[in-house]
Amino acid sequence: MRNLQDNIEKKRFLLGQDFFLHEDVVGIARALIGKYLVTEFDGVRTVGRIVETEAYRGPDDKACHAYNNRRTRRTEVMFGPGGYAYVYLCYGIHHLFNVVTGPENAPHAVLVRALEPLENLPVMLGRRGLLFEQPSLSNGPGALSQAMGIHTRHSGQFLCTNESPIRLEDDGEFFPDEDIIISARIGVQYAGTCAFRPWRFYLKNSPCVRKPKNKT
DNA sequence: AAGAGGATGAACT
DNA sequence: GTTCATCCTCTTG
Repeated sequence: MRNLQDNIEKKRFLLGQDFFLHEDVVGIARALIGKYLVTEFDGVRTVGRIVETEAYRGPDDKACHAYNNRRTRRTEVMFGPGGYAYVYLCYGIHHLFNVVTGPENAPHAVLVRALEPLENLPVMLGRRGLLFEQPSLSNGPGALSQAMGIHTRHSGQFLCTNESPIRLEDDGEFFPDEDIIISARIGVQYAGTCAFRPWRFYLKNSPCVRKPKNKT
């Protein structure tokens, strides 16, 4: 079992923009497992470890908002270079946080779907209206965005400086393939055969990933 | 100007 | 297992 206290002590380093500029959004989604999402708004800092992601790949992925190069005010940020936030409202209620990836005009993004909460749990609980720690604190994309204070107003925010109010960090820990489960993406059945693409990644054994039986 | 529907989560039975 | 809250974005006219 992972010891969260150990992780608090570990030195973490910013993920630079280079990390997000590659064409291979599926590979980036895989690589983001175990990285840290950090937010810092008005000096209030919260941190969680990413344990579930999904890749959405620009023009040829019917599940992606930028399918067929569909370009609207909402999706515009995906057409820029990687390293920016794409946050949109889902079902009128939930703010879903994505990291744009790829070079300019490759409208790809990685949806962050679950976190293990790590720092400043009281603030995260308060944002969620919860009284004590439980999986629903950050085990889904809408929940984690709320816990981290991420809002659609942050769409377009650059993520790759140490001053960014939202950023991603790495502590150097390596996650072997055997620790990571690959599956089809959630909630995209409207996307035809694209719905079967194995572009979802999650950390085996994490109590913060919903449903798909956490073994052990 | 209006209508449809969604990359979810919570609260039910 | 089911329902539904809730509102923005996009499409259509």
